[in-house]
Amino acid sequence: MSVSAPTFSPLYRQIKALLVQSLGAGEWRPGAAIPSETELAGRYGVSQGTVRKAIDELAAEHILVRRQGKGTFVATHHEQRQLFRFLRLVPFEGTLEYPDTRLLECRRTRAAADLARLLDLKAGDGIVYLRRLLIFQEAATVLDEISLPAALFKGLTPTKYEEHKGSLYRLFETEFGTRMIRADERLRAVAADAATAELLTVREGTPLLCVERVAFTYGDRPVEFRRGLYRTDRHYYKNELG
Amino acid sequence: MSVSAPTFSPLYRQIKALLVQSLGAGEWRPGAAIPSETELAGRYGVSQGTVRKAIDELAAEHILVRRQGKGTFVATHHEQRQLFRFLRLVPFEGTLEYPDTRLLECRRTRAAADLARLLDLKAGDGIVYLRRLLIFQEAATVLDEISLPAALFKGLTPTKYEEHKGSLYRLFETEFGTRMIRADERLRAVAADAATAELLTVREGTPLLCVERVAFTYGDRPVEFRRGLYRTDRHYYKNELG
DNA sequence: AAGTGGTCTAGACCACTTT
DNA sequence: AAGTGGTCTAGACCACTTC
Repeated sequence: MSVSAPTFSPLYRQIKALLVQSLGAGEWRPGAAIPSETELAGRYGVSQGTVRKAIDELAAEHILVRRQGKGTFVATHHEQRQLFRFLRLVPFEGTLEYPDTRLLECRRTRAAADLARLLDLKAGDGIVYLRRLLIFQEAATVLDEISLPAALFKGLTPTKYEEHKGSLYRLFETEFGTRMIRADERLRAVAADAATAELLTVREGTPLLCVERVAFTYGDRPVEFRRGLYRTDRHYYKNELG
Repeated sequence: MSVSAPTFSPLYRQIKALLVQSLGAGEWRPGAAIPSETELAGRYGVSQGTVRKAIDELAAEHILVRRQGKGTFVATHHEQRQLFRFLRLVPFEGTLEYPDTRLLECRRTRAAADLARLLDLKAGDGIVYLRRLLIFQEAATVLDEISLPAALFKGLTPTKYEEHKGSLYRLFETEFGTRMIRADERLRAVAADAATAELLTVREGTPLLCVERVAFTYGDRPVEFRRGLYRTDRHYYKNELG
């Protein structure tokens, strides 16, 4: 076998690691097809079944998507199914619609110590900071603060944001080559302060759902910190415990 | 012209369905070993690989647990790993400890229309209703209201509850043969009313995390409705978006 | 040594998509 | 017809547990 991975693990995991490595290096772009199982088997000198098991795990993690008869594709945020993996808000009544957004702020700043720790940076490293509202059916519902490593998102401007009226993660993926794979969230209930209350058109002190998120790209590298304040009078946060 | 084909499912899914059926019927109790892959293969007249794939999926759903060299076992809530699958509260500081509980109420009642709908019952069907506090490090943190179909949990008394100082789901599994497999949760932020505030030792109006849960047993049968009110000043609700 | 799950292989055939 | 992923089989060998 032509495989030499640093750690000892089953063959199919070594293949999986090689695939993730190629994905992280941008060898195959989101939405594109990766080589067929038989071709990969030949390339790595293993059987098709072993490649298959590697791809099985990547598909289970939503990193790859299989389509019978067509091939295996790099997952992308440009799919309806993926859209709400990272936005768990569901209306109590009616159907879910994708929100409008209003950008409030977009500037460069520097990472404080706690943010630097979360994003695996040094204190003082450059940060792109966004603030925005998500508006469902004319109702401002979410106030988001988003911090990104400036090194990865250098050209992120209000113009770029506005051009890309849709998911931020689509923008990140197409314009900056950074795809979000998974995220950790911490939820708690907080009271709206005066400034937040005005933006969300609620009374000061109204209970809000505070959602703090660290999002990760290939190889579990943290690349986004986000704090969202959610009105939960018309929507709830949906979670499935499996 | 072809008429729509009858629902076809691959062999390994049929095997999986048979296994779930046996599990739901109590043929193998939680914690017990199921027959070996080779024995099941013989019983169902398929290859070991096909049985293996069925078990793979059940293991991924935490319904079965494999232990190399020993066998495959029915998952049980009597495992540390499983304990916090259904209790997502994590302290901001320090390590997670299992809470004490204080039972406030335990009585029989009848299902209102909305509860009946959630639990797939008829309005007026018997319900066992519990109310309790979860207490972390001397601090009352969660106020739970729990509704269960009386048909399944007939002998649930305060005595039974107190005997079983631990997870409720352990009690359900060992005493009533009903094992919780997965749950859907709806989260929102609410203000504490006077009665709740007193129980959780917070001021009236304090923002609380409201967590509504429907839990399911084998075959996606809903068997519990729960509404929890969480203080989130010392704990947060942890979620992983995969 | 025997039994269990875990990995890897090779080949056959099926279902779906495209040419 | 050719290429892709999806299923199923049979057999070999490995790693772990128990006797």
